[in-house]
Amino acid sequence: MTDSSESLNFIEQIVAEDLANGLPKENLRFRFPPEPNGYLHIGHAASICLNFGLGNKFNAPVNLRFDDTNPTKEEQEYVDAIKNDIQWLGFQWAQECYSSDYFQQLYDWAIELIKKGKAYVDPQSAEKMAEQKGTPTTPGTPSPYRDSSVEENLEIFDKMKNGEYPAGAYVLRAKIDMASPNMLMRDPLLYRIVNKPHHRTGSEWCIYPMYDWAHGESDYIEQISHSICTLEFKPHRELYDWFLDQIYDDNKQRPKQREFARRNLSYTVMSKRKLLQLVESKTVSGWDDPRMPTISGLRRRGYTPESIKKFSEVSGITKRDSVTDVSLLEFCIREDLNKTATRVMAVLDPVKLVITNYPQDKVEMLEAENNPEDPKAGTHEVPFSRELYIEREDFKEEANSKYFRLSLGKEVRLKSAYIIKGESVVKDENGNITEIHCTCDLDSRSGSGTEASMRKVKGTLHWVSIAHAVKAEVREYDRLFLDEAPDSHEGKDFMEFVNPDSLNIIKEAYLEPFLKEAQLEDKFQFQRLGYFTLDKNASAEHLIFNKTVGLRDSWAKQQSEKKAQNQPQPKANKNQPQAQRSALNEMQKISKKYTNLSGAKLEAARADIEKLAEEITYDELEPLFNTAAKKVGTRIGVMISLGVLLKNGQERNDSINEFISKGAEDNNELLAEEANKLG
RNA sequence: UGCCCGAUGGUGUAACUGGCAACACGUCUGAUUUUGGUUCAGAAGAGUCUAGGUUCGAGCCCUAGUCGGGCAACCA
Repeated sequence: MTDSSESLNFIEQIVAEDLANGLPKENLRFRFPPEPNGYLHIGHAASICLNFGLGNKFNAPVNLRFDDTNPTKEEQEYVDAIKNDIQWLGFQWAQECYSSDYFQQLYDWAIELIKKGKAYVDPQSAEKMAEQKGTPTTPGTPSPYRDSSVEENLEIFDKMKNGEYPAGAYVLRAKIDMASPNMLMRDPLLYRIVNKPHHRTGSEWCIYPMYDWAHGESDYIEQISHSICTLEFKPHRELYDWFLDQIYDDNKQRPKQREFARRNLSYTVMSKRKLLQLVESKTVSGWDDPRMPTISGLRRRGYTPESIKKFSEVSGITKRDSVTDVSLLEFCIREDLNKTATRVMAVLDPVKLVITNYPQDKVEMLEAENNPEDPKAGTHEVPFSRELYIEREDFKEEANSKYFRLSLGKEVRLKSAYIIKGESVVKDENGNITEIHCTCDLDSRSGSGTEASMRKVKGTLHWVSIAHAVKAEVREYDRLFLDEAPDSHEGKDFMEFVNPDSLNIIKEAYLEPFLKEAQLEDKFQFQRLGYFTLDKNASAEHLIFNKTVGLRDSWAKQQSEKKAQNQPQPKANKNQPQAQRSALNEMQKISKKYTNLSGAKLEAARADIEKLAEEITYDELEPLFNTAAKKVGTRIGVMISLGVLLKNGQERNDSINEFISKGAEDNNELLAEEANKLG
C-alpha cells in the first residue's frame, strides 16, 4: 500500500502536492465523518478506505467523527454499529469525536458572528424563507429581519438556547448574499430549534447547528488538514470556506474540503433512505440481511474485510459518477476465499446413490484436503459408506460426451474416495429417480497410491454419506434488484425492480459431519458449489449456512448459452454486418498508425490496406470521406482503398472527386502523394 | 434560464510536466487439474463525447458545442 511506484489517486495527489508546497508533514490529519443515522454500506467503505488509507500512506492520524447534529434521526445503535464495522474492516481511528462535543464552541462562535453583524435570527416560516431565497436563476430578496439590531438578535438567540420558544419559532441565519449564484450562500441557516433529546447531550441543548456550520468548524477544531467528502458537497465548499474565514486563526491549520464521486454498485441501491425503506418495508430482514450492500450485510453473507478493502482499492477514486459491476466485488471475495476457505462437501439437492459392491456395514474414514491452494492447511476425515447422497444435477441416465458427470455405464470419481460406474436406476411410479445404483472400483481409493487410484476419469463429484450426514438449512442469495441501476429510472420507484427470487432457502441440505463444528467466522467452500459461512442465527441444533458467492461456473454458463441459442435469435443479423465490416475495420486499424511508419513497414502496411480494400464496398467507404482532417492516417487508408476500388471499376462521382482533390492539397505529403496517384 | 462538476474498450480505473493509450474485472481460445474451481499461456475489444484551434507532436492545453450529474431541506 505504500508502494510509491503506484500511481496516486487525485486526492492523494492533492495531499502530496500540499506537502511539496510546504505543508508540514505533522499537520496532516484526516477524518471519517459518518452521521449515526443508518448502517455503513459498501459506498462508505470507499470513503473509509480512502481516509484511513490516506492516514496509512502519509503516516498521519485519522479521526472518527460522528456528525451528530440532528437528534431527530440519530441514535446510539448506529454509533455502535458504525464503530464495529470500521474496526471489523481493520482500521483504527486516532480519536473518537462527536460534533456534539463542540456544541458550546459552535455556540460561542455563533454569538461572535451575531456581534459582527454577520448573523441574525429570523422568525419566518420555512415556506416564507424558501420563497425569499429565489431560484437558481433569479436572485433572492432579503428577509425583513436581516437588519435587526445586534442586541435584539443576541437576546432572541439567547432565549432560543434557553428553550423559551417552540420548535420552528426562530432560526439563526448567516448574513451572506441573497443574490449569490450559489443558493447555499443565500443566508443559510446556522441553527434551528429542536425539542428532542440528543443521544449524547441529552436535553442540554434546544438549538442544534446545521451541517454546514458544524462540519467545517469541527474540522477546524480537530485541526483536520484535508476534509474529504462526496461530490454533492462541492457547492458547499464556498460556504465551508466562508464559515472558516469568520473564525480562522493564521497560526492554525486551515482545513480544506475536497470532493470525490460516491461509489455505486450495480443491481443495488446505496442511499441510506432507500436502504431504510427496504428494512422498514420488510423486503429484507434487517440492515444486516445478507442481500444488503451494508458492511454488516456483507459480513453476514461471508465477505471478508480483505475482500472489501481490495474492492475499494481496485475500484479507485475519481470525480466522475459511475456504476461498478458487482462482478468485480464477487471477484474480490472469490480471490480471497479461494486462498483461505476450508474445502468441505455438502449436497443441497440430494439423490440417493447405492454402491452395490461395497459392504453393507462398512464405514471408512477417508482423508480430505482442507485446501489444495495451501498445503499447510492440512486434512480432515470424511466418513464413506455404501449409501451416499449426490447432487441430483450430477446424474443423467444418458448423456453426451460433453457431460462429465455420472451417467449409466460411465465412470466418475467421488471426490477423495473411489471411482464408480453408473449401473442402473430405481424410479417411483411417476418416473422420478429415487436411487442410483453403481459399482465401485475398490482399488481406486484416493491417496492409496495404487495404479487404479491414479486413473484419469473426466468427472469428479462431491457426496456425503447418508448415515453420517448432518442436516442444515442453506440460504442462497441472488441480486436484490433485477435492474442494474434500480434508482435511475425517472418516474419509476426503485422498489418496482425488487427481485422476488433473491432468497432461496433450502430447508434440508446434507453436510459432511466435519461441519458440525463450524464457528461463526469460519469460511468454507462447499466443493463445486461455492463459498458458505455460518449465519449468526445458527445453533448447534439448527445449522444455517449462507452462500457467500458461487464458484465461477463455465458449465452453467455453457448451459444457459445453449438455452439462449435454442430461442429464436433476433440478434443474428446484428452479427452479420459486423462480420462484413471487419475488412473495413481492419483497414482503419492499420491506417491509424500509418503516419508513424516508414520504410519496409510502411510498404507492408500499404500492401495490407490494398489487399483489404478488395473486400470493401464503396458504400462502406464513402462515409469515411468525412474523416476529420487531423486523422490523417485514416484518410490515407481511405485514399489507398479508394484507389483499389477505382481500379476495380468503381465510377467516379462528385464525392470521390472532392475527396481526392482535398487530399491532394493536404499538408501531409503521404496523403497528397496518394491523392495525386488518383488525380 | 443561472452556477458547479464530469466524459478514456462492455465495466471500473491508469497514462509523471504534451511523446506509440496501460491495468484489473468481464468475454473468448488453449494447457494443467481428483472442484466444469484454481493456476498457466494467449486472444479479441478504445482513434480517449463532437467540431475547431495551438503544437513537430494533444486523452492531456485553448475555444465552442453535445450529453450526463449536482445545486432552491429548520437533512447530512
